[in-house]
Amino acid sequence: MAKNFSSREEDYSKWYNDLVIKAGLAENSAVRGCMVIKPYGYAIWEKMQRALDDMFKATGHQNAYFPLFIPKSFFSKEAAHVEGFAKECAVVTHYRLKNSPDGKGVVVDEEARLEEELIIRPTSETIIWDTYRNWIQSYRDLPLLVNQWANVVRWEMRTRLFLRTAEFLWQEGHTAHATRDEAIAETEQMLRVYATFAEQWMALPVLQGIKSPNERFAGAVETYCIEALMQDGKALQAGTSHFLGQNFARAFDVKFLNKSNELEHVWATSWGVSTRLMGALVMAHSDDNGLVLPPKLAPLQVVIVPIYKKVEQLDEIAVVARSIMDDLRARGISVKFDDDDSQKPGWKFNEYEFKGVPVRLAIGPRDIENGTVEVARRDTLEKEVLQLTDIGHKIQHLLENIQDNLYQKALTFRDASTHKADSWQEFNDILDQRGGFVLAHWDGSPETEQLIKEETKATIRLIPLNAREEKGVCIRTGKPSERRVVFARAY
RNA sequence: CGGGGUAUAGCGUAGUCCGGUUAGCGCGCCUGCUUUGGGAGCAGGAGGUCGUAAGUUCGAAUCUUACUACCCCGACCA
Repeated sequence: MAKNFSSREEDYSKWYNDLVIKAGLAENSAVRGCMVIKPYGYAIWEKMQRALDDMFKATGHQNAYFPLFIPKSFFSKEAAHVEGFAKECAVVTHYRLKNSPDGKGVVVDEEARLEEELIIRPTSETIIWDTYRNWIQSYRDLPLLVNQWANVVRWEMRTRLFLRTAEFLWQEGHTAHATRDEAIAETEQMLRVYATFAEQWMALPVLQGIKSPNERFAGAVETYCIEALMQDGKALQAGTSHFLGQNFARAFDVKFLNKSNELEHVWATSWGVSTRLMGALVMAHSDDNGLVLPPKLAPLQVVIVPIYKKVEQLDEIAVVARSIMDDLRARGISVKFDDDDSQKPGWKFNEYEFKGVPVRLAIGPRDIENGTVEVARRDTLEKEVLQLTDIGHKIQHLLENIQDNLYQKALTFRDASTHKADSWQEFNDILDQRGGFVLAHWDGSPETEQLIKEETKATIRLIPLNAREEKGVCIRTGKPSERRVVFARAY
């Protein structure tokens, strides 16, 4: 399965594509730009969902579900919003098919044209705010803290599995608040939730900050984001949290009576992460031997491979394996005993390695004799022989160790790939030779950002939260600047 | 959406330029025996309307046209 697998060095983007397909995470479908997420990939997504959903609930949010279709007229109510999404909307115009006159297949029934065309949601702000108008009358109805897990469609020109697909899965939180400060606090809180999830579950260090006006969400007052660095030195936006001000409340006429009996527009936020995180996970940790998954998100955390010649030996091994499995499962660790006789151990070693299973145990006749087990860890590919005594505890500890190691490794890589640039020459050299994050001064104008993007393909990934004041001059124009911002070439 | 490329068995491919036996090979799959501490060996076997649709021709995987999908490079974007 892993034969003919490209290395990162040879062709990073082919490596990524091969890995996603050959490890059974996803594949392209019969529909252009849309992927099929396969069971192994979906199992990882389910673990992500579970962890995030628990964090949303713990911060007081509830799940709900809004329609896939949005009346076209809703879209035009918020000017910046329609401007941002109009070019990539799928539109439903008819509701019926009929047999083709020539008898071959079916055609759209032109008589069944919709009176008002429907947009397939690229995001749900409009339908949600149209709904919230009826839910909110008083300050007592606030805050309104709702999340939905859904699919959305953005008609992308060029797609890549998980990183950019026409249809993708995500969650979108939509909250309403009585005050500006409370809405901003919510926006920042959810950004921290995302950062915590990325770091503690995905073992992925992220920068936190706000987007420049050019990169801001269509309809937002401020867009906060977490940004991660991939192994090829390109940045990837891993999550966004938007302070929407009163833009959507005004567009959809959502008002509430405050304690002084005055009518006010509510303050809004929205925030989301998508199946794009799957792409980030793959690109952050995996190597030329295949996937490397952090234990907390691995569908299977431990696999036990028996090594035997005779059936009687397998029986002996199975007894030991079952006792290890009981121990691990009692600790909440997922484990599989692969006693499939149709594949040899060597084949299984490679297979589980390719699929990124964090820990592999091998038990053979020698181990039975000595009361030992061979333990192999996926992140470093190291093997050691351990006594069976207290094995559950040792493996639990090892899994925690792997989780930490992956994070540290990614953090070390990011730190080594982050550079300051103080001249235009230096800026270009870093981008061309090393990639990574470049900390540089910018004069704050959208025009300069656009110019830099056109000349270098690098964009401002974020302006760090609580950025240290540091006087300097813009890397491109030489105009004065108050602080450094983070540039990178990005996915 | 513009430029370039690709499409032959589950996967990878030969054959296409220059039309002509039964479309070949490797991996995988099925059966049997031997094997099993890093992708096993031998023997036998199954599996193809050559991406789709038209056209040219006595004859099309091969030539022509259109369409579809995927890959690379741009523009756009989570």
